Amino acid sequence: MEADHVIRALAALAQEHRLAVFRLLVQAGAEGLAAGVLAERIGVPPSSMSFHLTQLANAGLVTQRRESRSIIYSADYAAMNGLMGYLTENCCGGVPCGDAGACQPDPARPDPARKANS
Amino acid sequence: MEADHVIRALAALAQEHRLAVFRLLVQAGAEGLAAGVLAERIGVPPSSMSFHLTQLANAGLVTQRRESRSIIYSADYAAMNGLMGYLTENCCGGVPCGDAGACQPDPARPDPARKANS
DNA sequence: CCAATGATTCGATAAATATCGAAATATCGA
DNA sequence: TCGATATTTCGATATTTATCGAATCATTGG
Repeated sequence: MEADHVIRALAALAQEHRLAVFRLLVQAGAEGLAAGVLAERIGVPPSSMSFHLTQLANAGLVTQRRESRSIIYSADYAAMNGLMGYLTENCCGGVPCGDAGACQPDPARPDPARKANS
Repeated sequence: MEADHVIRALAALAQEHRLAVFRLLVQAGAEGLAAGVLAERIGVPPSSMSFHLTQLANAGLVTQRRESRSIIYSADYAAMNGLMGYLTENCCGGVPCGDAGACQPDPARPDPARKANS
């Protein structure tokens, strides 16, 4: 992962609402969440959420797919993995994590249908 | 680590010059580097470097100490560690890393295959 | 004390970001 | 086709960020 790409990913996560969105998407796993659901859970108007989702997508951290009228966003674990790899390698003294530290689609989350905003 | 703190740390690293500075400081280890040296290496005027160093310090990612006329900046590995921990915990599906992934002062690149602490 | 050195603060300015309502664009069900 | 639903795009605006030279503050050596 290149520095320029890393910077865009960091900038995408360096915002209250976007970080919250990404956390929700990580919890949601491959199933993902619709833009409107995210807007409601985070508490911002749809147009604002659309702006933030564009930023996240532009940084490569999320993917989108259309499902009927909704557009479903999902976290891109590979991208997050790449970001973590860069930070570990370049900003942590190069102490890696073996192979156990890979970002994965939520190993301990049985039911993503439960809403959990705190 | 609180979300608000995490966001400031992410924002601090989400800038070309500051990311470069932090990488230099990680490489430099506990010895650190003077503000002027950083300004020269990165290629920005001292006042601009001071601005960026303030951002990094404000985010808790670097510490400073005066040494004669110079002010020496060092990477705060614990803070970076906290950031990585938060991201792993909240943005990576909660796949932890044991203690092997801790950020450390770059002791000349140790064996990458090193597993959990013995 | 004074001049030199290293760093920060202070303007002032250009650029990027975040916000949100209104309008436009898809999709579906009937 | 029509109306309802879901999302994005478009303006317009307020805020934050990045930049840099000039001035200021702190430290050292003579």
